[in-house]
Amino acid sequence: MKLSTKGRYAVTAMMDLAIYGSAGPVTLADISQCQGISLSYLEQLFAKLRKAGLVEGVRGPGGGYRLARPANQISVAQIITAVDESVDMTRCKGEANCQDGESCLTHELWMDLSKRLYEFLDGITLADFVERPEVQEIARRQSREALRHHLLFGRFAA
Amino acid sequence: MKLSTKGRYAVTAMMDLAIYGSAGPVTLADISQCQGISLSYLEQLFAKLRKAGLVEGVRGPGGGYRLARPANQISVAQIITAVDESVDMTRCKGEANCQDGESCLTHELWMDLSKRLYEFLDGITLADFVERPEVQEIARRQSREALRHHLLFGRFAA
DNA sequence: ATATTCCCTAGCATAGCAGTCGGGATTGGA
DNA sequence: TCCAATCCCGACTGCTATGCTAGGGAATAT
Repeated sequence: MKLSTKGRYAVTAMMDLAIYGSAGPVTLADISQCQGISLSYLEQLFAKLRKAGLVEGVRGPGGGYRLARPANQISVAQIITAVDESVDMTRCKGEANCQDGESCLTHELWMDLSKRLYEFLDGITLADFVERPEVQEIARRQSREALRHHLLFGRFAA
Repeated sequence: MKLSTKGRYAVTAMMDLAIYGSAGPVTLADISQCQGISLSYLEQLFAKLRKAGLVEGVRGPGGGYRLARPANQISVAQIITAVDESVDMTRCKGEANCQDGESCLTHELWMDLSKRLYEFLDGITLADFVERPEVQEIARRQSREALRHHLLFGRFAA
């Protein structure tokens, strides 16, 4: 497990999907503009998120991305590992017999720590963020505006 | 906050200090050999750890590094932030007024998440690892060997 | 049809990682 | 007093991953 700015990009983008996704798919162009991330870079990140089964894309006008599962079934740990593929384990793993044939104890301890960290991040889902009152407030405002936008442009006008 | 292999090196090295440090300072050469990390690279890491006040060096023969504080007062978060200095905040921070003048909500949420993560890692101290029975066992064996080593080389022979 | 969106591949500049080298300064022990 | 073991410091280097650009597809609402 690794945690860098790349993971942050993915997590914040997924938060966007979770928050604003109630009114239909969210385009990468929107996220790009809002978060200041390059569009093509976002596309590459979302390719990984899609391969990991976390999002699904909707093509064509009015398309975008939406969560592949309910927000309470997508954890932060899943997002980070999907994007930050890093299984570069310790080098001194079995064969190195430092300390009189005993394999390095600290590696065991590190494995334990990283496991704990993963479990912690796996316990935090996107829903934990979306369900907050202030987020709900903004999301409602956003969807009202989205609806007005649709009406202005005749999206729903039969 | 960031978490990469660099931070892992630092944390595992600090574990070594906490475990084997009871019998005097631990040399970087030992850690280097045990963990398979380059000596000079370790020196650079420990320079940062020392500047952060987490360890103190003892020069001369028989020297090495020891923890600057008791192990239960050194958290994993402190070690990682000491070594992984990364305060590269979000780019769209106040001035970007996406979504109708409202600053990006997801940044707030990310800040909250990283704060939670820090608090989690700050709650885990080196002592949590040292105090385990199996670690205690090995540490005792190690110190017996260290003592024998001292006697063999006449360290304590008046 | 056409514009909009996702999708894919290739390349590219830069920064940071991990390491090397070469030298100090300090200090315990012979 | 000298030597060897340590910590300390700075500069340099190859390599990888990051973040980004460019350029093209394929699907699909209108």
